[in-house]
Amino acid sequence: MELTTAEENYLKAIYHLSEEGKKSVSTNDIAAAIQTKPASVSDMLRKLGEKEVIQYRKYYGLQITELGKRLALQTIRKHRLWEVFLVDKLHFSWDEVHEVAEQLEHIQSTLLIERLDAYLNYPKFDPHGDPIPDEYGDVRSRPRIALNEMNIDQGGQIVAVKDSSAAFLRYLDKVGAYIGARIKVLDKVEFDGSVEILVDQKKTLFMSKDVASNILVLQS
Amino acid sequence: MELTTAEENYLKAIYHLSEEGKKSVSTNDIAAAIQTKPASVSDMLRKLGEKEVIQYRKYYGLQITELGKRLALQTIRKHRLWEVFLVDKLHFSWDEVHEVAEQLEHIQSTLLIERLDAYLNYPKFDPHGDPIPDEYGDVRSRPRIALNEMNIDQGGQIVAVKDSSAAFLRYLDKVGAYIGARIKVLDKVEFDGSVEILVDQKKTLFMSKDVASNILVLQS
DNA sequence: TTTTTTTTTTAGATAACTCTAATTTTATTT
DNA sequence: AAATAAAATTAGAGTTATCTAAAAAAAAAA
Repeated sequence: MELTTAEENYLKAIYHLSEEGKKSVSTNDIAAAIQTKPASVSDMLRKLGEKEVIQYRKYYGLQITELGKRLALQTIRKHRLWEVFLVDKLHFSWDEVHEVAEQLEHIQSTLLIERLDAYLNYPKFDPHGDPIPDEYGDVRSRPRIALNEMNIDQGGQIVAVKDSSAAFLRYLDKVGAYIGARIKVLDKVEFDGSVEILVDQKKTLFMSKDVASNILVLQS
Repeated sequence: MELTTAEENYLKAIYHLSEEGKKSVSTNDIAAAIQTKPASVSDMLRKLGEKEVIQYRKYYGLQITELGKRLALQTIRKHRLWEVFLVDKLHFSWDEVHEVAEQLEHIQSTLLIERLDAYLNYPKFDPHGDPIPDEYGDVRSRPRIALNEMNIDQGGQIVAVKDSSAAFLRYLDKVGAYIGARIKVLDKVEFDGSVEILVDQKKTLFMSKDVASNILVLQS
């Protein structure tokens, strides 16, 4: 079964939305995620339904099938492996990789991905801390918590971000909060949900709830 | 100026045909090179003419413009850099790289190509021995001669192949005639144009004119 | 429970690229 | 130079993916 580049992008978006939102994914959500119009989404949903990567009943909703999940995870695997390549080997910064990986993920060649995986030493996480599915689509994700939901005096390690826009990643780089950084919550302001953290046992950092809620921490 | 993937492929084919054939490139030639129908070529020539990458007068012929040459060389540069990557880093054999490089060459990102070039140590030739244009499209190609045109007792080094089909490359690999091999012409048969050569001072090899004419040698 | 609003889908167009079949132009023969 | 063959182009249609505008269905509000 072969998907076009556009179909892959839709399916990937649907997969991501199904994972996070839990409840059913709406046409509007997909349109927003993929920067297109709802009319185009309706069209594509019909096609994806025919290809049986989603179960689709119009006006009612959709559900991603097992086949769909497998294919989506394959694309996600490719995307994340390429991100590792770009950062580890070509010294891209983590806020520059997304756009290019978005193109590279559609290159068709199983041999290429196998070899790339080996070349990168079978990485388990991408530069943003997101897990890389194996070739069968299995993901071992560590349990993570949003920074703003941690309690005072709790510590952990930054392992991922929710918002991976270039602007946000640049901001994090600037203030010194990188993936892998060891942190500890020093204080929380109930009023606005902002937090104060200690980074790498030396630097104190103040963050709005908005920022903190986009940072995922592996508790220790 | 932006070209689509299809336009890039046509332009690349036109560039290659203009280089080798010397005289004007025909619609049929392009169709054959790109595995499509003459009707599709006519359509595309009109478009490429409008974009001023070729000068095109229908029924008369076409000529690639300076702009067209520059863009074609950029694509060729990308293709050959990726081939080096696949062979040097991912251990592809030289007969497996073409199809994948054909896809990778269309990835859009100047930063990516700059970094890739640096990562590969600014290679000057691809795995088939073909020169890699620099970012301005300059090519320093060494003067080369087809193996069947060499004289008896002349020596040299295999630096490229004309026919880079997987079948041909596999054949060469099998008989032990690789890029970089040092060879010497032992004998030539006038009757059918076949040649006998010594490879790496140890192995004797007999080749039809057909094969020999597809092997390019840097004379020494 | 109507009415209104929001969401979703269809209808109809457009753009890029491809094809087959028909036509036109150029080249080759006789 | 006329007839024939070859090459190139246009006409018309199909595919994929997109859009705007209109219609239909579902959800929310009065």
